[in-house]
Amino acid sequence: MISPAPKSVPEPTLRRLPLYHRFLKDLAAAGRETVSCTDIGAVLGQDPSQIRKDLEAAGIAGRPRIGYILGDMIEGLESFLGWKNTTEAFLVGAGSMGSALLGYRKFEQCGLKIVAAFDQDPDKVGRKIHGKQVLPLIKLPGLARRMHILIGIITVPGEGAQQVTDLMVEGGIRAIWNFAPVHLKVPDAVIVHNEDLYCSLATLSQKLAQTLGAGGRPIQKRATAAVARAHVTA
Amino acid sequence: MISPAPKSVPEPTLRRLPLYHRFLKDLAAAGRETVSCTDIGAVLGQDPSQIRKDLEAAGIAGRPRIGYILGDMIEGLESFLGWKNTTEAFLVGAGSMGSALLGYRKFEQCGLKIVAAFDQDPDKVGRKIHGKQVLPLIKLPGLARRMHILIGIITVPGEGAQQVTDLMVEGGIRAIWNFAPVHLKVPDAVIVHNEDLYCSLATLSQKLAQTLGAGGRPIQKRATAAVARAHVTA
DNA sequence: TAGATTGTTAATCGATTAACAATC
DNA sequence: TAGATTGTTAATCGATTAACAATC
Repeated sequence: MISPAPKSVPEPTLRRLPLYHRFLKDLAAAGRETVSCTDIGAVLGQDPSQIRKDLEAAGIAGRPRIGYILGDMIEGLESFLGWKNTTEAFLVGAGSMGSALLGYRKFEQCGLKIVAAFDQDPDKVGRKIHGKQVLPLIKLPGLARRMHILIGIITVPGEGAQQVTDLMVEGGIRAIWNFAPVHLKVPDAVIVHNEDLYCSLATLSQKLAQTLGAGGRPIQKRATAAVARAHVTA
Repeated sequence: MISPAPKSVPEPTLRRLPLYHRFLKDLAAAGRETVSCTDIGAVLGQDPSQIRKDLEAAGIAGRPRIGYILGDMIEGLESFLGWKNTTEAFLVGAGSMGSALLGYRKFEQCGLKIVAAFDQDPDKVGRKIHGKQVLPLIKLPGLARRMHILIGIITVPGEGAQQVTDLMVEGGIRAIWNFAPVHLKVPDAVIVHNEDLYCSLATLSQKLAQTLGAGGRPIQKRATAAVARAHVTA
């Protein structure tokens, strides 16, 4: 063996750590000082063993019989998740989804600062959304390079996504958070993280279909008229 | 053995099926009539074996030497994913994320029809967003029951999410698509599908940190001034 | 026929769960 | 001390990947 193995943290673990963090903040706010994995698991509905494994992966240690010290744990999670230092990001697509993300102030507490938005539409360029400038798309590669931007967020409709991707890659962006329902082609050095709501929806409806099973009510009465009525009496 | 095993489809498979569907539609539009798993895998960057397994799980059969017939495959996917019949849904939280989702017309092609929005804010109630009425939150349980609504979408800030959940459960909703960054407490019979962007972001930043590794540029120059300049010359 | 591709079974890999000794 | 909880190893489970016979 040459190197001591990079010890990459499993993705499921990574997705759970912020969940723990959130719960711990609540506990801390309520004045608690220690927690056990059993406590966390009971509330979050997860196996205590798994939580111990996750925390170990994040380099957080507890004390037998005591549990974990809340303060240390929160600290540990934040520094492991990289929430202590900020990475700047560009967002492309100042539509409704883009605007929503620009308004998520808590991203900054998670180390992500969206510093500018871009759009092709001249009507949108020049405006400010949640305090962030909307710039012409064509300026992205140059600015990204100059500012050493590493993260790009894509919230354009599917059709434009590949073109935006190419501009991001040209600008030296290394990680793309893709909200467009398209498979993006990128060089190996660039990471794509897809947030594909249609794929997500597929799992939701199938889970629903499964729990409804044979006992369910397969055909749904269309009662759209009821909505109109409800509005009148609102 | 009593029953022939429910044969539940693995979630990763479920998430991939819409990806295949999308690619196949493109191919069909381009006039192709058959595909092999190798073709799909090459474009989507996935193992052909896995694709074969996924299609088998969806009950889609091909022909040795020929591959799969595009038309059959698209048909098969759509009916397996339940995209042929529509399920009506309520959305709560007419903020920016809620508005974005209300504007996603393609949800309807995936069997999801958002028939009404709800909000607690009197300023929002009574308005229409993307053609959908915004109703007072308090009306949700009654209407949901009357209309036999099975799916609820939560796009309120974290603080209000549990209260909204309780109303949905009261209204007989069986599946919740939760965009609020909170762990929701629900009875066993209700499914929660979390779309937690903060958890998702955690995996993105960690993947980035890993690829940058030691060779990366850890400290990012703050060049916010450059954005302002770019705007001036826009 | 020969060759490509499916269908299907086996091997591998990784994550979750269980078990239990160490320990404060 | 006794008991609760971690740390850590082992067992289980499930998904991915590989292999190969069946087949058009």
